Amino acid sequence: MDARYILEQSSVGTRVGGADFNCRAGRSVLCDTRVPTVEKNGPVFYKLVMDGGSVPEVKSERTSSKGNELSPGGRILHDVEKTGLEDQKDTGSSGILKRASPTHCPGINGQLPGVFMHLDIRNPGKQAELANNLRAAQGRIIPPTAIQSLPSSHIPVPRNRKPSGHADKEVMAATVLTSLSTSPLVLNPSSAPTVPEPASRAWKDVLSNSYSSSTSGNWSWDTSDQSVPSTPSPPLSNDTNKTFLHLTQGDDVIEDVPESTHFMFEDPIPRKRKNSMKVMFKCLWKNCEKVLSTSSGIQRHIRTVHLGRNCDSDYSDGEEDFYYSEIEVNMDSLTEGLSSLTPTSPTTSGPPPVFPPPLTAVPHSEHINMNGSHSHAPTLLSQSAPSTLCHIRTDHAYQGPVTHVRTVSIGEKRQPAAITHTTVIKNHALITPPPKSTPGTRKPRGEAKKCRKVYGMEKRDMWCTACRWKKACQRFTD
DNA sequence: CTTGCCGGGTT
DNA sequence: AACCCGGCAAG
Repeated sequence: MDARYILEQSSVGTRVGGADFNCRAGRSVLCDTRVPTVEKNGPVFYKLVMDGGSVPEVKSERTSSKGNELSPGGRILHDVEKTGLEDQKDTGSSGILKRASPTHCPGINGQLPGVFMHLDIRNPGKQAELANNLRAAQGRIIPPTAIQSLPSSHIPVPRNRKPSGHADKEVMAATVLTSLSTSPLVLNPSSAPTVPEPASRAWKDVLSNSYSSSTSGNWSWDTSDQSVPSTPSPPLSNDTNKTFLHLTQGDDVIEDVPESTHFMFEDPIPRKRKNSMKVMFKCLWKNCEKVLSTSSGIQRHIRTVHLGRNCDSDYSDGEEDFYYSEIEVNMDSLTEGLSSLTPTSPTTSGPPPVFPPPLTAVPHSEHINMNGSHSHAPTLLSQSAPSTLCHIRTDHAYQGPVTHVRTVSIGEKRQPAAITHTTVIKNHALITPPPKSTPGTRKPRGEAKKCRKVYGMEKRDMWCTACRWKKACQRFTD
């Protein structure tokens, strides 16, 4: 798997989508359960279980980790996980999220070899960096000193970067946009969102950090006292590289990039991962799971198919925007998931429109190794811990299924439907008055059975007067 | 659909 | 105030 995705996606928040998902619904679902499996005198395998599965399953996955104690890094991830689970719980009623929460993931229990990541424990510097990245990924406020404390030599400025292709630009543009939209909140809360400079720096940081993790491939984890200077790690051993190479072959297949191995051995050019996150556009029209790779395509689809407009006409009043959401698909995970399920190689062409609807009702049997984050609850908390590989952004509140958050305190007023966080992010999202938003004084329905239920209509005379008057029951209060 | 109950009407 | 009920929202 790829650290970059975790970090990158996490840093841009969720949302969702949302989310959620979350989506909003770009709810988030989270769901990477990381179980570091430490072998004696051996490499540390870090199991990324990309699971948007149910809470119990996730929990059981974590608790069934052969009793391994979590490293400090693991604890961090645990926090992420916890938050993510809460997000998931909050978004449990989200249709998108539900569909994005497959309960059977190929990665569970290590059934998918491709999800193992080799971690190099020899480099504490990387450990610190990773830890910081993870904190950043959770949207925690990182003291500038903490960031600056990283040796500059650890900032892997990509060398010899070649002009990237169209897909790269798309991904980059999407990354920039998403980072610009969210980074000030997540990474630098004090920055005014309108000031582009911090934001751009933020996404640059995100990218560079991401590259640092993905290119060397030798993450470190603080598993023991490794008195090794925090200098850039030497290239991995051949065995390690073989392992890593083996695990990433699927990516090369889909990326259709001839060069495949050099960066893993010596050249830190972050070639491999840059294509992995593909921005897709998913039609949110009811019962339509159309996913297209371009916004214009999805708009055309919506315009013609759902809005019944002339396909020849380019006229657009922007209404289409409300019917699709932008999702980011981890092509690596997707590919790995697919390759693990089917003996045949996936097509080498770009993201086909036929790829399994990532966030929709995916049958368990064809669940792809991917996470959906929807976390459509736009709270900072939910944004802060996306830790997902598929970032979903549901752009419009009314599209996101309403999450009913159980009231905790008595008398707490019911909140209107959660607003997908990207409603804030997207400019074109009109600032509309909150829909209907009833006065909010209505009491939440109580759990207890009332007189009507207890006694029935036959014994209506046994009801309390309030019940008889169709008022709030006074006998069986909550 | 049932259930709970708010809001408002009538006595 | 006591009583009744239309209608809404949640499940």
